[in-house]
Amino acid sequence: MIDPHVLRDDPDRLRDSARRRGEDESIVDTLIDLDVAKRTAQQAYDEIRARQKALSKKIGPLQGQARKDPDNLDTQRELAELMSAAGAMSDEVKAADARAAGLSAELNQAWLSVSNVVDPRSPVGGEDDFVVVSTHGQPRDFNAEGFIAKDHLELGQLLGAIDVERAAKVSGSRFYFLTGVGALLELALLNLAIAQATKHGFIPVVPPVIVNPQAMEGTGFLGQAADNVYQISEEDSYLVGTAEVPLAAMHSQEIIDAGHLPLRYVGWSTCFRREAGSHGKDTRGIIRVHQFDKVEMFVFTTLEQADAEHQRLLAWEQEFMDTLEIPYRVIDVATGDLGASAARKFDIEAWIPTQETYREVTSTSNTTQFQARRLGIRTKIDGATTPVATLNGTLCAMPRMIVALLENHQQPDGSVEVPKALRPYLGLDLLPVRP
RNA sequence: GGAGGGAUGGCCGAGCGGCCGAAGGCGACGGUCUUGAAAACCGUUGAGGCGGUACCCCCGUCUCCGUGGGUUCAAAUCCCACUCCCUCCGCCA
Repeated sequence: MIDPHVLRDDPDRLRDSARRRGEDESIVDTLIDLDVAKRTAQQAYDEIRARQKALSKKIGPLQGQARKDPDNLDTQRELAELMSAAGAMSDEVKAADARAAGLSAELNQAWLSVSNVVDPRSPVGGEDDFVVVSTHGQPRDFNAEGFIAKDHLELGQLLGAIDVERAAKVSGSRFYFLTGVGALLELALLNLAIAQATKHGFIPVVPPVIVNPQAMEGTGFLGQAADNVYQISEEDSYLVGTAEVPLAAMHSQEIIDAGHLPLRYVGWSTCFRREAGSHGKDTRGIIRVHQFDKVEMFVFTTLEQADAEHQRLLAWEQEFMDTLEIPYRVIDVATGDLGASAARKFDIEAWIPTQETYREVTSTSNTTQFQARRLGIRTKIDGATTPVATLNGTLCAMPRMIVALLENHQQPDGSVEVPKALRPYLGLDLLPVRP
């Protein structure tokens, strides 16, 4: 949700944002019409309701009088007149109320379909129009080392770490078993990530992964992204695609003490994604799966601080990549690829040797006040209550991080060297090939 | 799954159908006192919409007492449904 005042004061900002996103800007005119109609109806209701209340207020005392002096016909008549006038007004009030409520619901519905106003710095365009911000680390030259890199699935099988065939038997395509060192690797990554986050003051959280429609709607995942959401129809609830959802909704309808901001959480949760519309993409291995675990940072802060916090989240993501000694680049995601709630988004893409390209492993978004408005999360600044800003950033999405780790640190025989920082958490310097 | 109890402002907690956006307390904020602080005393203190020509202030008005319906001239208060929480019993990670 966007500040409704923008609609009245500067509707061109909304049109401009929609255009940059490649979305239909005619929604702005619909909103303006609905906004005017709703306010008019609301004023009509307020006015008639005020008259009704004034009238009703007179009835009580008059009834008292009538009881004390039952023979006074003037009082009786006056009372009867008031009652019938108020009775007639009652229907009018109900009608006016229904009109205003209907328009208000319609307006809200329209607002929900509007994506966040993009940051003017976000590059305009589609998925491929990102801007490379920086590149870090040096991809290995496997030719120079004298061997051909194996892909993560082959490595995973050699190590006894990844089993997709049996997962297909049990669950279908895009599922996997992590076994042996694969399972240990996930746990080690989890602990390393949580250790880094808590070191920086994040509060660790294990959130629920089944949420109600308000949480899903509030975080902006029931719009264009709805296709990718698993719905539990019997329960009218959803499986989350990221811990961002429960972490954001955790403080919905609350006023957070300004002294507690920035409020930083690091959540660990399973994530569920239908991956509808991605048939044929990344079908090999565990790059694109229906279920995975992820360590996610989530921050509540002020709008003024949001941009600086976004940079910090990116820096923490980079710190994690650096720790794991994986080459990567940072991209500024283009407007058409932001999703409904983000104003600006940076992705970290890890170098994947066998694909000879960079692939997304983490992502951080500044959703400004978009989610906070929908979820009713506010704070008090100088006596005024105002929506907070929310931001999120991936610290470690397990399957993709494991892919990057295996491929980048592999040895000629298929064993994998463990980055130093991970060794204490794993208890191994090398993932050995299974005999 | 069965039985009972509850949901009110930042928190606790009262509330007869009209005088209730709501007593009282706590907390917070401002002030008096004090070298400073504490204590004591005085005062202020919910959110949101719309309008009064503009952000804040101020004024008016409407909405909000778990959610949604209903009864009534009038609902925090009466009725119905739902959700959540608590206690007890049963079942079970």
